[in-house]
Amino acid sequence: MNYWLMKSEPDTFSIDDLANRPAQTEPWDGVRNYQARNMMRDDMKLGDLVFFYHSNCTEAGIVGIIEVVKEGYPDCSAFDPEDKHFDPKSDKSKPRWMRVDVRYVRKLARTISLKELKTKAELTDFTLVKNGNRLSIMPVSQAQWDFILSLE
DNA sequence: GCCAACGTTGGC
DNA sequence: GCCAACGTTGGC
Repeated sequence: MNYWLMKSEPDTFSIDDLANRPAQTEPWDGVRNYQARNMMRDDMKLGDLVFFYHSNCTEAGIVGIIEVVKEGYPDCSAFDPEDKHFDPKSDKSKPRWMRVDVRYVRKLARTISLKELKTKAELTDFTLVKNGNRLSIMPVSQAQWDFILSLE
């Protein structure tokens, strides 16, 4: 069982949006970064828990927990010319991009902000707090997971 | 809205 | 295979 963190802009798709979906489940599509793609394709397993992170907003931070309910499969939004994330180089016979499905688990009692996370000595090695890191999906160690939850 | 960081593209 | 140009991310 692994832990992860996934970023989303709340204006586009927030934790509340996920909670309001039928079955509280949604495909995590539109990721167009190879590192993130590889993690969804190879490493994210059924039942893995994920921190839901709000980026590019008033209070950037971790707002909830979600879970992987379907492992990596082709992201068909890449095939749709009308889609914002259309990629003409992704061929249906050899899809370039992958996605997983996630389900709402719960919101945190409070937002644990990026600002706060950056002050913690325990998290100096956490990818999220490294300057200039733009990865939208990243692994979280058991120790990091437990520590962050202890802040709640 | 600005801009630093960084990934990708493409000419050579 | 190098690297400049360009586009995107995301904090502020």
